[in-house]
Amino acid sequence: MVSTQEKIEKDKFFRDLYLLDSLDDDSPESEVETPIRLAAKAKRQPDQTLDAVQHERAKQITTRGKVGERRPETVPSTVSAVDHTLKKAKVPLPVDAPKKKALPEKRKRAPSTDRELRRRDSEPALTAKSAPSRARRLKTSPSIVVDSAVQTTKRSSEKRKHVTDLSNIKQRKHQLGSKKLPPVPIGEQMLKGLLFYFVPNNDICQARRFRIHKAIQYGAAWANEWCNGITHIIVCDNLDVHEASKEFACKEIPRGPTLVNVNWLIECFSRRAVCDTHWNRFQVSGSEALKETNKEQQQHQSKPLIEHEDSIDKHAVDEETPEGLEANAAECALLDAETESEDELDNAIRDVRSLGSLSIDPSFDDGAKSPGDEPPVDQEPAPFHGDGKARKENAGFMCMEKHDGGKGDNPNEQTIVKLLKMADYYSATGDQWRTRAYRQAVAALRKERRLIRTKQEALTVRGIGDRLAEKIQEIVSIGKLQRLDNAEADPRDKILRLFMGIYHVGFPTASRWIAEGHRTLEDLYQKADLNRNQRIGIEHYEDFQQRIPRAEVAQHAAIVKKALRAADTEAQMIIGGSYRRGSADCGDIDILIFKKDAGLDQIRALMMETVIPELTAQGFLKVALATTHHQDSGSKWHGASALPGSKTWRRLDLLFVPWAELGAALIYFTGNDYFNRSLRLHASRKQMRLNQHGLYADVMRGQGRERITQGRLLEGHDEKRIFEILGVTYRPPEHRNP
DNA sequence: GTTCGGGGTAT
DNA sequence: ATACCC
DNA sequence: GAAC
Ligand SMILES: O=c1ccn([C@H]2C[C@H](O)[C@@H](COP(=O)(O)OP(=O)(O)OP(=O)(O)O)O2)c(=O)[nH]1
Ligand SMILES: [Mg+2]
Repeated sequence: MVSTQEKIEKDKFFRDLYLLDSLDDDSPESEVETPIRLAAKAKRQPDQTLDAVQHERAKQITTRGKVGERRPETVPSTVSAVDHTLKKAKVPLPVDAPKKKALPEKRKRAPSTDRELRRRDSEPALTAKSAPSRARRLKTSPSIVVDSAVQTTKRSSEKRKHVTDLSNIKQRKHQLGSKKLPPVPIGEQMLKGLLFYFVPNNDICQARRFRIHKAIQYGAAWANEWCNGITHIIVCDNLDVHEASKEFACKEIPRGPTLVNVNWLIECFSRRAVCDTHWNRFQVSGSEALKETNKEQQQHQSKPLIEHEDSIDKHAVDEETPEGLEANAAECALLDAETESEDELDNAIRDVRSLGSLSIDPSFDDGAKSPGDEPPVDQEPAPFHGDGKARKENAGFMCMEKHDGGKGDNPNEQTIVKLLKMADYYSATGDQWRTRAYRQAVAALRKERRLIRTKQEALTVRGIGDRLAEKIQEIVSIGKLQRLDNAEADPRDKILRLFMGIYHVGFPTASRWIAEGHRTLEDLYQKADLNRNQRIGIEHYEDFQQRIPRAEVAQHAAIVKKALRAADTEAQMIIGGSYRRGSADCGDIDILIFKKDAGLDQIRALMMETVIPELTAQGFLKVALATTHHQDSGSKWHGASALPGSKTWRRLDLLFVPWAELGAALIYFTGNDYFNRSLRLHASRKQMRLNQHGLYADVMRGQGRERITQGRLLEGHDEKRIFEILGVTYRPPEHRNP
């Protein structure tokens, strides 16, 4: 049932997508013609529809799991849905009112949307990967948009958030009105000499105002009212020709100026060049060739948190005096970097010193991963029923429980694997919340020690509702999930996943590229417009896709440590991320850099002025992917490194941490992501706020959860103390793998 | 019907 | 403001 | 997709 329906929708989506690209590219493309492309072409022929929108979806995939890694086989995801929804949405489009925000963008990005737009089922699929954290990429983002009509509609319903409603609260904060763009870049005024007339011709909507200003920055002129010399009529809000014509006194769109939709302008911005206006994606709905519109949207989003039940009230485990804490912290540094993994690091250091050989003993998986170790149960407080009240308050927080990644024996393993695949599938679909729900269900299942076989049994587990319960029953009874198989069988999503696997490429960008006709990494490298990070991402696609053996992480850390100590003998570091959680392999190398009693400025200066230049000179650091250029702000260096003699680049993240914020930074950088979200949500429910700098109290939130007050710092230096204040039993890093 | 973490950088 | 990332 |  569902599947059939889904399939239909999915097929429609792709059909439209391909049609779009066939229209779009008229150009000669290319040389490549992969089988996929050919297939697509064949498909397209039949009809053409198109619309301005494209389907775009939203979000991203799973995370880091990058596609390649396990093979992405699956999934098509893309879009989906929503056709119907979209269509109808159009209705409301009032011509006159400039809606607030909505913009008509074209295909690509429009801010809109958010959350719930989507409809119910969609189709994409994803692959799987199961790692626990893969879902991160989705966070919040908005994605595409499509027709603004839809968006508009939705938005209005959105209430307070004006604007986009991204799930990110913070984004809402900035209201944009005040921001002014920096003056024009240099010779980048590619729009110089052009005179634009917008429809609707006003700057009431923030998005439109923003674009108008941006166009001006790039050299264009804006005609407040109709006049001679207008070179382009830019139609926003996804208005169609008929609607747009009402904006003119004569009720007709003047001939002469080129008529395009906002997508054209957006693309000009992104390409920094005046694009050809003839593409279908730039045409206004209803104008000649185009007819129909489809749209889609989606969302995207990101990670969820987890939650569970358990109640626990608080108690903190040990208490530590300040000194103890400091000592502890210092010790930790050593421990983590040295003691804890002493062997590893020592070996690594030795190796590095001697030659950089890698052998070593990569062993140690000791920690958490190995299958035997996790004792089950344990738990701290009594899990169940506590007093109703305590239970209620803490219900559902994964951070309250031990999550060691489930060591081997879970009877629900099969179910878990399938559900994780579904989570991945949805992440590619752009539905961050659905992804979060699946992940939470998985976390809940991992704690179960009995096999959940029927829907009834499943429903008793917190985090599993009706729909997941049915799916679980299906998995247990027939051993598979029809929906997942459908998704995985569809090869079309592979390209999307391939593209999203590129570092710094998310759902909106991957979708756009597909719509533009790109089908392989070579296409992208040669023809797409890539930013610097994306170019590096493609050049090192394989490198960044691979997981890094734990022993190698230690070797990279040893090199950093050596340079750090050479610069300042008192500086310290701790390897965080999945390494600290005991993983046998890591997606990247995460290191916290700090020094007793030192502030951020001191650490930053040490790193930016001495250590990093030195490591770069050595040839260890290869490129900086994201670093602050401002010297007075910024707390991290994100780039790539490679061991001497190795050609494989690894992503390296260095976090500069003030001594006073070490505990909060450790929590943040140790993760995993869902654990952090769970802990932070828990804090916010207690009127507190937890971030990488510390735990704050008395945070006042206005409507919409928007923070009004920063709050009063409760603790930042001591990791255990933060747990204690939050009333969460301390969990060692190995148990933070929800 | 609302909420689902909080923040950084690059463009 | 958006996109992508931690 | 689930909880409230
Ligand atoms: O969306 C995210 C991603 C990461 N983090 C934190 C937790 C995480 O542990 C740390 C380092 O990020 P990274 O991406 O390196 O994750 P990881 O947990 O180290 O996993 P991996 O093995 O993929 O590196 O940053 C978040 O808070 N939110
Ligand atoms: Mg990591």
